[in-house]
Amino acid sequence: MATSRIPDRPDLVGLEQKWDAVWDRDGIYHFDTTRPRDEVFSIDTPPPTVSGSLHVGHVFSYTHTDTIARYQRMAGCEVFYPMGWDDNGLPTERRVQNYYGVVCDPSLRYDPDFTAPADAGDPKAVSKRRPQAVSRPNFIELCLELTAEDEKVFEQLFRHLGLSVDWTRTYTTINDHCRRVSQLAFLDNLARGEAYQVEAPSLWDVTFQTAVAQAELEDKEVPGAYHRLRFARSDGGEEVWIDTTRPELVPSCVALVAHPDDERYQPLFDGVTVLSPVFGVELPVHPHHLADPDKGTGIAMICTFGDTTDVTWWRELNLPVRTVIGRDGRFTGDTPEWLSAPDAAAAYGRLAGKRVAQAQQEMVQLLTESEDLQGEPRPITHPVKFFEKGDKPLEIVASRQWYIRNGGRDEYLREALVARGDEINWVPDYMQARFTNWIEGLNGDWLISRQRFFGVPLPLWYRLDSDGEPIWEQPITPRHDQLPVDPSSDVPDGFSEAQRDQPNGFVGEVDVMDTWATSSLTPQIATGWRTDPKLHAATFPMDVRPQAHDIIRTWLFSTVVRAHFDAGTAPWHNAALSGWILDPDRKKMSKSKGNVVVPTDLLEQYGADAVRYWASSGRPGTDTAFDQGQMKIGRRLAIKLLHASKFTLSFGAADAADADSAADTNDANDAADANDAADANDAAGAADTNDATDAADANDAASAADTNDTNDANDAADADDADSATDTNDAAGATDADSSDDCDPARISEPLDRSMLDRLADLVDDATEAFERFDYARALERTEAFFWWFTDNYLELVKARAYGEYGEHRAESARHALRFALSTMQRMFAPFLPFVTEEVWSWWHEGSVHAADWPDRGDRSDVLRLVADKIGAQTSGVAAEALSAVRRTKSENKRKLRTPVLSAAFSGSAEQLALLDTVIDDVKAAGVILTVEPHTVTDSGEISVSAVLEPELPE
RNA sequence: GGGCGCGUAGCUCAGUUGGUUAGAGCGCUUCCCUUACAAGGAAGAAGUCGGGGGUUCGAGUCCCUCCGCGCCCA
Repeated sequence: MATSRIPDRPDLVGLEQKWDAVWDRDGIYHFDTTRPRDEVFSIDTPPPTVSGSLHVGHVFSYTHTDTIARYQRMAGCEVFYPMGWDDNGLPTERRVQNYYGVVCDPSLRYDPDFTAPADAGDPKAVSKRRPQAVSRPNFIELCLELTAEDEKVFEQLFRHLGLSVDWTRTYTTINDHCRRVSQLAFLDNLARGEAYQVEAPSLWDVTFQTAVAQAELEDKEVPGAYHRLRFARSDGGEEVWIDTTRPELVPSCVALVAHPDDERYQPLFDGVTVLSPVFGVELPVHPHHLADPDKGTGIAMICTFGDTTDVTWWRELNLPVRTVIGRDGRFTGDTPEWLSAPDAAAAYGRLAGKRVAQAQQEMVQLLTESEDLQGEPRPITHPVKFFEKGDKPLEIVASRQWYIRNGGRDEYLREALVARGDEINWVPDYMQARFTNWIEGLNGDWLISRQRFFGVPLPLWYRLDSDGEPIWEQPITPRHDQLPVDPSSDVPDGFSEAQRDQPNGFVGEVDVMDTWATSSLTPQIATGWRTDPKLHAATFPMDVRPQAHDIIRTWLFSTVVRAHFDAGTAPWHNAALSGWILDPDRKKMSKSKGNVVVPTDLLEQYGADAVRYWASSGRPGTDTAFDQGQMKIGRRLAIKLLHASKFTLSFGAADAADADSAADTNDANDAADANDAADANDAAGAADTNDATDAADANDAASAADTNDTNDANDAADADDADSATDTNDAAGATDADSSDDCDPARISEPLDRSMLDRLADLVDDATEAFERFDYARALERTEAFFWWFTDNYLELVKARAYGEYGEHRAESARHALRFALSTMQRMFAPFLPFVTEEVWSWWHEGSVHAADWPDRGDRSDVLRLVADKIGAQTSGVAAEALSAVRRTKSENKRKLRTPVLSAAFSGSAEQLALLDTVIDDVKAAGVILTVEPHTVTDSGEISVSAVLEPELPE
């Protein structure tokens, strides 16, 4: 035992930098690509948006995943833990525009000599000039340049937090690899008929000038007003009054609609037509069950398109399209042909070119003039659909868009996707309902085309006819070896650049894909789909997708869709949903609310282990309050672990004879232990078990050694022979060294020690089972509870005996038990407190605790069982209770705990007292009891003591 | 309006298939510098388990209902 490695005053300062560097140097998180699928645990890490900043929510959920990763690694799996950065999409686009003062123009060609504007990064200078137009490929280059900087900051923070990510495996969602995968997957979807284009009404954001998907909608309550409008009957019958919040859409009205059972309007369903106010357009009246008899007058106008219900009516009632609002959110300048009557045209002329809000005012004026408006508009608030990132209500416009089937229009596909959910183990399980409900509520396919520039382009061109009009039905696709392509600058086979935009030539698709169309492929991107078949086979379907529950409908669902089409399987075996961080007022933390906490400050103030401790206390799927108090406790726990480790190791090595040189002892111990085992009563069992384990571990050892060889080769330049030699030894004998350096079960003879290990065995079972269920929080809670019991009770009880007060033989039992328990606890805390556990582990081991076996593996668990078979947990419980009773007496008498007890008489059940006798020496020592009087049997079920304390000395 | 979750000590939360007297930490009170740790330790007080009803020998736990909070959707 190299006690010199233990600092005099153990401290948390500097541990994070120190161990991050060592882990990096030794490559302990590097993925070993030679391991077969069943030994691999692969993680589909969520790529954070790098244009934003990391907040405590990230720290929270990424820590959860890391605890699982670290557990799986110790449990014998080769962990595949890559990290992606999501730099694809609107946020990055805007950041790059503002930073460099540029604007993307997809019609421009790539400029190889382009350099960023000189004033880039100077917001004042940039804002004073006009943005410079750049081609899409040049724009992407700028994005890559800027996000590369952001990614460094993110990686630094995640390293500080101690994520055991393989930092040699990172990807960015806009890089060549991701664009290639994204385009390839799309082309596959297209070839199989899962992707299609259609001219159809789609939700349109006038600010961002792009179509948006159902998953990106957000209902917002906004003020509006009911306007009651008159529709005259063509046959001169009684006029019809309807209520609408959008009177400006009267020119696009195509019909009226009422509920089929609504008696008031039955007479109108029989071919009666009405005339729209102001414009006098003749319109039919239809029955439809979606018309709400209780809303307004019970009869409504159908416009193309005012809301999504209009789309349903339009589709199901086969109505014409009469669009008046353009993609810019303004009423079209030309008078529509259905309004060509002179009066109608004149009225429409007053609306043309206006934005929606102005047009509404003008329309109300028109209706007032024609006396078709009854009374004053009645203000209401009602839910209106918005793009989640937008601040103007969505319009619905007809346009050509690309879709991927997602079950929204196909019952069989819907059922197949719902069934994929059954292949996934949901943590917590009720989250599956959100997935199922979302699919069952879909009402259209997934719109993936976006009219933006920064994103993965749809890899398509279109032929132009002799008039220069695109032939949409015949898209030209690239060869797979051309990917990634940018149709705005790349040229399809069989054409030349000169034919671009020319009659009989071609035109490039200008739309890009929705960011979810790329991020839905993270399993394919990370696992080397179509690029690294061996890696893919070893890692897909992935073991777990960790993510927040609010994006089940987007990220999780779309990933399932892609894997369903591409692989015919669910993309993962497990989905672990994390909750949110709530601020102390129980509000969700988000940037817009301005209540975010910057994690770097927390890491500085409390240390990474403490922050991780807080994060790990948040159970899967449960929203958790931000609580700095928990971080203080985590910090205290880490410090306690330092002191408890130091104290435990201070009793000397398990084998006292070789006490002073641990590194040398390891090898010797193996031999010595074999002898001891042979001598021991349970020799046969113990020896058999060990042999079996050794044989089984041969494979492990071999691959461990391989890994190290690789590392050594990498580090050859600065390698230090002594270190690599030691590493190799450890790796080769990993399992043997792990157990024999802390404990020989045959020497643990004392009831107290054996009983403590029995509790420990229960703990290991409990925590292991919890981890297997992804319940890291329970594993931590149990481990922590045991640890405090261990320090508060066991350490106190065993202290005197371990010092040798009852002879060397009984001291040996304590030392072996202490070391075994310490080793076990250090391993069990390792997933949560990676830095401090590595520090205390390094005091008495070579190699990393994070590469050590989880305590239920190999012969470690056999040692525990061996001991546990012979005694129960109750013995140590009785000892602790008796000690507690003595402490209580002293505390109640306001005396020091070291006050000697002249005599103590215990009472309790006969069973308890019998157990107490087996540990009475330990209790006497810890309680400073000089004489124990005969016990008294009671039926209270509790141990109590009647103690005579040493009289207080008069001052 | 539909789906899901939550409601347990002043605060943050455990409580596994129903089973003795409902637990932990923080906070609070008292005591103790004790030779691992005072950034510590020992002990103590504190809950009608949201309300009501039901099933059961037995309910924090299962069922019904109501109230409140949150999320997703319509």
